[in-house]
Amino acid sequence: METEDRLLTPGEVASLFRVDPKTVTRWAAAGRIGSIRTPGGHRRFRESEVRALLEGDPGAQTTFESGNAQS
Amino acid sequence: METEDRLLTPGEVASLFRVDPKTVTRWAAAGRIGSIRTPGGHRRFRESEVRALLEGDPGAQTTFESGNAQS
DNA sequence: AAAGAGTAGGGTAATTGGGGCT
DNA sequence: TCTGTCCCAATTACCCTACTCT
Repeated sequence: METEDRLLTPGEVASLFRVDPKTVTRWAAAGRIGSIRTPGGHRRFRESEVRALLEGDPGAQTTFESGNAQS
Repeated sequence: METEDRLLTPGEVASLFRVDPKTVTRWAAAGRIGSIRTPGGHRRFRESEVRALLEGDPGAQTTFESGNAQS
């Protein structure tokens, strides 16, 4: 269920992942992350998708988390 | 609400622990430390978790606090 | 219209991932 | 069992200039 369609800039996503903005652009170019293009050619990313990617690596996490709300 | 932890690179964590970056990677692979993967496959670590481990705080979720000292 | 910040694009060096071995 | 070092392939970071957005 889509909650928000908030769009993030490459710089925002880069800060979230602790990577270079260029790297985020590369992800979009490689189709690893959905991106929306402005008429000027700049990219925007959906926060919901970025959040999902930031959740981490299921299967290598520490212990069991408390029952948290599902996405 | 998740805390916006700063993410650290394997090299940074390795410097903090005075070990080889490869060792940090193995900790993550073994599930002994939480890790977040970038779409490219590289790992990022939460500074808060790393700090907790550095302080030797058993309160952290490591599930590995045994006095099992043997080779 | 002008200026500043951010972004796109290309190219090159450094880091990282994975497996195997000492 | 755990860590460090070797290999190679992939990913990422920093350099530059030009264009876009506010």
